[in-house]
Amino acid sequence: MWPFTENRFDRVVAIEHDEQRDQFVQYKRNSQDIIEETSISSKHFFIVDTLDLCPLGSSYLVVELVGELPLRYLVLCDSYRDYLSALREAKSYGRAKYGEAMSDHMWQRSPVEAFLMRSGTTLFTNLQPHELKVVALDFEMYTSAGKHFAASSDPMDKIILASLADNRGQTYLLDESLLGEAGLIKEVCRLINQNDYDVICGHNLVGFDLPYLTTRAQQLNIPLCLGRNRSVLKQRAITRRYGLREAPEFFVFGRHIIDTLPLLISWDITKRALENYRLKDAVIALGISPRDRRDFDRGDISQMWDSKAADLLDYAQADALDSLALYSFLSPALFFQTQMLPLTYQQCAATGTGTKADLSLIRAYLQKTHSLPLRGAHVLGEGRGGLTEAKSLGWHQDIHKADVASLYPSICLSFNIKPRTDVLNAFPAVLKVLTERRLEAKASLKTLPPDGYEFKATDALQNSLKILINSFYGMLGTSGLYFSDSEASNDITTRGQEILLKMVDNVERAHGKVIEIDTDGIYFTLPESTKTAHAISCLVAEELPPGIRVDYDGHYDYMYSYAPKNYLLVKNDLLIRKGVVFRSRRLFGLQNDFIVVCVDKLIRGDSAGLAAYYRQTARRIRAREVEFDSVITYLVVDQTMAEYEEGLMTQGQRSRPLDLIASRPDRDKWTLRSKIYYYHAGNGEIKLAEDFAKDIDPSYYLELLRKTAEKFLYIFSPQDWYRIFSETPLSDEEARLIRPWFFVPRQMPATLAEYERVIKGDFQLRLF
DNA sequence: AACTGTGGCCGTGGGT
DNA sequence: ACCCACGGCCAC
Repeated sequence: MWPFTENRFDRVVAIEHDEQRDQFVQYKRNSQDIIEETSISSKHFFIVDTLDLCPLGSSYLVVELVGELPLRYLVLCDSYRDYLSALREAKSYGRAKYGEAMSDHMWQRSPVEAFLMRSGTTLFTNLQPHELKVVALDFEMYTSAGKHFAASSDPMDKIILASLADNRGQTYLLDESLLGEAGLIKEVCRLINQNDYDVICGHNLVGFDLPYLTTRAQQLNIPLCLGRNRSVLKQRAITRRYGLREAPEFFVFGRHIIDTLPLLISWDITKRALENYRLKDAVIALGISPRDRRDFDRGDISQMWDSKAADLLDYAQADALDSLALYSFLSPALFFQTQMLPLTYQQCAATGTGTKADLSLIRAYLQKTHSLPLRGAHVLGEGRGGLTEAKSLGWHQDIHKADVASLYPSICLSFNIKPRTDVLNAFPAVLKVLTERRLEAKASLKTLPPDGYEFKATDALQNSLKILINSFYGMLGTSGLYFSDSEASNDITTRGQEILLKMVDNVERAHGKVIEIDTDGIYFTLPESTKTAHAISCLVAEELPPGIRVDYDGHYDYMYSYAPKNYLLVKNDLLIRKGVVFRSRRLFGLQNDFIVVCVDKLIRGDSAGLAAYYRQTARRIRAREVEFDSVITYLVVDQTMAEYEEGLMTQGQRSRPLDLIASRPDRDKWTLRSKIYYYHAGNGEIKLAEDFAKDIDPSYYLELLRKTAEKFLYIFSPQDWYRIFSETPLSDEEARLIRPWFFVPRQMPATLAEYERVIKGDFQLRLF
């Protein structure tokens, strides 16, 4: 089973360390949906690299680990008290000996993680995601008049509603006007304990609801007994980065706290499907909203409360149901990672992927009582990455895409690349098992009905495996992990570059034209379009090293290549945009529209329509006949006003949008990670979007339009480009004669620099 | 305290 | 007018 673990701890939903009794408590959800509790005694340990760091005394046992790696002295402690004092001692010796680098000479995790590591168990074995008992929690606060946000320190800002929804179909709505605020808080605790939930989830739970609840409970002097052993909600003040802000970490004994907001943000980093991360917008965008709901501004809540509007109750209930839906959508990958790793569910959500790969290697070593490498010892200098090149700019037709399946993991396995410290060959062994598991999951996907529950779960499993597998490469180049090795990392990328170049060579030898390459994939055209997908992938894969598999990854009708990592694809009249130039969040509506229209006209060969569109847009800008969305952009607030003003003094770095809000009385409206929407008004001034009065600066937006048109530099000859994208009238007849190069293939004669000179009006060029 | 990586384009704001 | 460093956002 290695590196996975035996199922000794079947259906365990939580393991905690009870500090008072110094015992590990295990909660198991049996097949009757009842929780069984077991206490287990276990010793505590950490590992150091020299006897100098080991404490003296009879309550400690120093075990020398096998093998030649430097972290070799395991300090085993009889009790938690002994462990804490031993650790303190070791750290103080360590600081004296190594200074700042002290922590690189130790290995230490929390008691529960160390316990999972040593016992070789994980949570959630033989459970499915839906078997966990989950409650979504949402509070509505009363905001006193004139304020934008509730402040828990303000006695007027009380909790007025608590809404709970669980995944067994129960909902609860607690009303302050009936229960009183203290009664409401107590009832929340009672319900959580009575129903004995494994997971407490919510949207921005850690950033808002829990801090708020804690403060209100303190003021009302109510203990928040949410733990399975009736212990109170604990808060660790230090803080992990929560989005951009620092938030405390919360713990409930025996339960996991899962906040859907950070999960949603990380999900969207790759998917780019969301406009914002508000709960109701997200569930609608994802198509998982449990039911239709009336929509209104959060600012109205207090007003509705004052007027006792019944809608508010619906609203609050819907929030909890939405949170639960979002949790169900986002959490399965996390669930399956928890099945594989010596981490709790909650820790799994907060831990980076590199650490997870590292931990799985450390577990393999400790299971053989083998010594460990020092932390970050083999990372130096800058790493080398993937190969990227836009080999042929402009329009192309009938494009193929091929890529290597799991390039870096395949290279690791094929060329036996691993960290030099990995004497037990755990890196390839773990990687191999994970890869095989993923292939199994992917294979069984094909046999499952795509709408069913099992399909979703299996898909989540293979996806979480993919993330873990990929992080084995990323781990190597990271300082601060135990099995990192930048030399191995560079070996992998070098091989990757060689493989990509060989693929390019294969296409060119078949008289194909390579358009764009990036890391593990290649876009190209071939002389004949009749080849099958299989034949094409074989062609690309010729003479590649064994173990490297090339997949045919699609056919596109058109492709426009502008720059490395920046291109457009058209398939069945569907436009796919890649790169910051064509799909940045920061694009103005004006630019988005231009890109879409431009491609559409080009595909239809409608040069006259394109010229007309450009002139019309320019005319509207001059006349200030613009839509709000066309001219608005934003800046994400990434520092507090105080930090900004501090920065102004020390570095003098100005930001016009921040200047704009700095002097406003309502400047607290913009919090960290919120956006300042603004537009360009006359004389180089910017103004807030909320003050929009169509008083835009035409020169700014004309320049913007021109710059956007420049992204389509390679569509016409330079002279024609200048005639199409110009405000100078051009008759339809003349425009019709201008054909995109794509329809009239010519030699690509110009360099980017030559184009630019032409566009800037230098007609002295002897290009043609 | 905790942390997966590199490659790339572009706008901004400061400097000369 | 040009250069440059930096941060934001994106591809893989």
